Amino acid sequence: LSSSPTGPVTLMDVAREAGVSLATASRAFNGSTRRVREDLRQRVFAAAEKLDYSANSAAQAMARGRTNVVGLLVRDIADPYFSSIAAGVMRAADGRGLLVTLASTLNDPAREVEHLASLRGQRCRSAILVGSRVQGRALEERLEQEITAFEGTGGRVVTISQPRLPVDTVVPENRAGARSLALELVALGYRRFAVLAGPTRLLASKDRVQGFRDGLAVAGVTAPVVVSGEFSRDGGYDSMNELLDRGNGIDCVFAVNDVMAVGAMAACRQRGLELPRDLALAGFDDIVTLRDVNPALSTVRLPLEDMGRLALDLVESERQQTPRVVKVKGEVLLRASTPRKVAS
Amino acid sequence: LSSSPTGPVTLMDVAREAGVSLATASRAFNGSTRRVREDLRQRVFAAAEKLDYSANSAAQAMARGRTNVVGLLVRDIADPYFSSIAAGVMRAADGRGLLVTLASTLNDPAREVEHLASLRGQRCRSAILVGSRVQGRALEERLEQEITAFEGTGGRVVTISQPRLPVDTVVPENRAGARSLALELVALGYRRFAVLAGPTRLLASKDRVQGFRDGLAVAGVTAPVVVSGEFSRDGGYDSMNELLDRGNGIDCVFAVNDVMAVGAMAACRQRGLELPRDLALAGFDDIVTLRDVNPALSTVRLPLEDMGRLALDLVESERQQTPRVVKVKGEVLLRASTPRKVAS
DNA sequence: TTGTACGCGTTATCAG
DNA sequence: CTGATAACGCGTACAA
Repeated sequence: LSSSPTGPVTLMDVAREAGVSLATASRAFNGSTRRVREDLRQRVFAAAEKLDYSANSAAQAMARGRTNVVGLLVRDIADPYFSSIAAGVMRAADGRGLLVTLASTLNDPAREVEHLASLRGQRCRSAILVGSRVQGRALEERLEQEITAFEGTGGRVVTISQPRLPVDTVVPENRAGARSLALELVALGYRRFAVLAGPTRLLASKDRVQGFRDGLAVAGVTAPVVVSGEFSRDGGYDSMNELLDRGNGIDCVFAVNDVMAVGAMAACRQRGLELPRDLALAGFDDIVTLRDVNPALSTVRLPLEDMGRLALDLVESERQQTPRVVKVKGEVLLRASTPRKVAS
Repeated sequence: LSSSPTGPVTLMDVAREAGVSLATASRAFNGSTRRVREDLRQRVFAAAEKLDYSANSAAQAMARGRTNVVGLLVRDIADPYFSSIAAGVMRAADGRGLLVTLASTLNDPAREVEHLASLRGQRCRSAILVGSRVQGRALEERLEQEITAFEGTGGRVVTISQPRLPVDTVVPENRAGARSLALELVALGYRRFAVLAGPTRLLASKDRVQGFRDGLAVAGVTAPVVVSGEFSRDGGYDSMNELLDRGNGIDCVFAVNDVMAVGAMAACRQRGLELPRDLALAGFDDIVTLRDVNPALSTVRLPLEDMGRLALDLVESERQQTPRVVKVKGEVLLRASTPRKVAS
C-alpha cells in the first residue's frame, strides 16, 4: 500500500491517492450537484474504497455547523410505550441517513433539561422530547430556556406530548380518547367506575382522567373513584390494591395507561380476582405487550410507531412561523377485558 | 448583555467575558489537575453560566481525537430483550457522562456493518454490538474488517453474544442454560419434547437447541422434534402452529427465546389449547413482558440490564492483550407453564 | 500559573 | 470545473 497505517485515513489521504486536490475530493462526496468531472469522481471513490475511508463527522459537523444526529429523549427506553415510539423514530431516521442518540430522563424533569443541554453540546440537528409534560411553571421555564438555547445553535425541537411548549408537537388526543372510552364502557352496561390515575402533575394522566370524567358526565353516570399512583406497572399494581382494599362496588376500572393496567391485572390475579368476571378493566395506548396479555385488554389505541415517524418528519421539515400541532386520534378497542355486562 | 446573540456562544466568548485567555478558559473546564488559580476558575464558570455556554463536542472531538459517545447496535429496540439491555447500557453510560447513539440492524447483518461504519465516521469512543452472531464466514470477515477499521480510529468494540469475534464479549451461557432447563423439565416428568428454534444460522438459537438436546440425551430421553422459524414473536406463533398441525404427542415445548414462546402461547390460545393443561411450555431470557403473561412462563433467566452495564464497563476499561470473555449464567426459573406432570 | 500559536479534518469561498 | 486557503471551536505543546 502507498500509505502506512498512521492513524485514521483522512480526506487528504484520499485526495492524494486519487491525485486530486482536497477540495475536489470533498466535492466528489457532497458537492451540490454534479460539479466534478466524472473520471475524477470515480478516481476519488476508488481511492476512498481502497483506503477504507470514512468521513470524520466531527470535522464535518464543525465545518458545516450542524450534525446529522437527532437526539431522542424518553423517560425509560425499557417501557414499551417509549420503545415503540423510538423504533418509529429510528426507522424514519434510518431512511434519511440520520443517526439517533438516545437518552433516558428516568422520570426526572431536571434530567430532561440536562440531557437537552448535552444534546446541544453535541450540536444535534434536532431533538425529540417524548413523554408527558409536567405541571410546574418553574420547570417549564427552565426547559423553555434550554429549548431556546438549543434552537440558538440552529437545532430544531419537537415534542410528543401536550402542546405546552412553543415547538412543533405531536399530540395524542388523550382527552377525547378517554371520553370515547367512557362512553363505550357505559354503553356496555358498566355504571360504577374507578380510575387508576398517574401522578397529578403529569398532564397526560390529568387529561385522560378528565376526559373519562367528561364521558361519564355526558352519559349521566356517577363520577368515578380516582386513585393516584406512579405512572408505571408498579404504580398500577399498588393503586389497584389500594382500590380493592377500599372495597367499594366498582364494576369497571380505567387505568390511564396500559402499563398501569397490566400492573393492575397482576394485583387482581394475586388476590384471586378473575377478570373480567369479577371486574372489567381498560387501559390506554395499546402497547405491544397487550398482544400477550390475558384476558385481552380493552384500550385506546395510539399509533406509537407512526407518532415517532411523524415527529421526525416534523423536525426535519421546514420551520414554520408558529408551532405546528399534529393531532393523533386514539381508537377505542374493546376486547375481552370489558365484555358486555349481563344484567346483574 | 455584553454579547449579541450572534450564533452559539463559544469558549472564546466565555474567555473574553471572564477576562482570561482561551487556554485558561479551556483549562478551567478540563485542565488536568487544578492548574488554574481558583479566582480565575470561578470567573470562567460564572461567565459560562451567564452566557449559557455549552461546549461544542464536535470541536472537542476533533481536538481530542475522540468523542464521548458510545454506539449501541441492536437488532430491534422494540424487542424487550434489546430494550432491557439498552436500558442497562444507558444507565451505565449516564453514570460516566457518556452519550449513547443507537442503531437498529433490523435482522440484516449487512446493516450491522453499515451502521458500524457510520459509528466509525462519528468517531465513537466505543461500540457495543448486541445480538446473536450469525453463521457465514463471508459476513463475519466483513464485520471483522470493519471492526479493525473501527479500532484503527482508536475505538473499542465489545459484543454481547457468542465469542466469535476478536473483541471483548459478554457471553450468555446459552448452551448450559438450555441444558439445565432440559434436565429440570425431565425431572418434572416430561418426556416428549419439541423445540421451537430460530433460524439455523443464528448461533444463539443453535446453541440453545444443542444445549437442550444435550440435556435430554444425558437424561436418556428421546430427542426433541425441532421446528425452525423466525427469531420473533410471529416466528414462535407460526412454528407452534406448524408443530400442532403435525399433531404428534408432544407434552412439553421449549421455545429458544421468550418472544417466540409468547407467540407460541398465542397460537395455543387461538386453537383452544389450554396451557399448561394440554401442553407445557418454556422459554429463554426472562424478558420483562413475562411478568404479565398467563400462565407464568418457565424460562432461563438472563440478567439483561446487568449485561448491558457489563458491556459498557468492559468497553470503557483498559484494553487487554487478548479478548476477554465475561460469561453470564442463566438461571432456570420454573413457573406455572411447566407444572410437575401428573401420571397420565 | 498564564498566554500564544498551531493542529485536528472538513466545508466553503474565492481565484484561476 | 478545479485548486489554494480561510474558517469552524477547542485542546495543548511551548514559550513567557
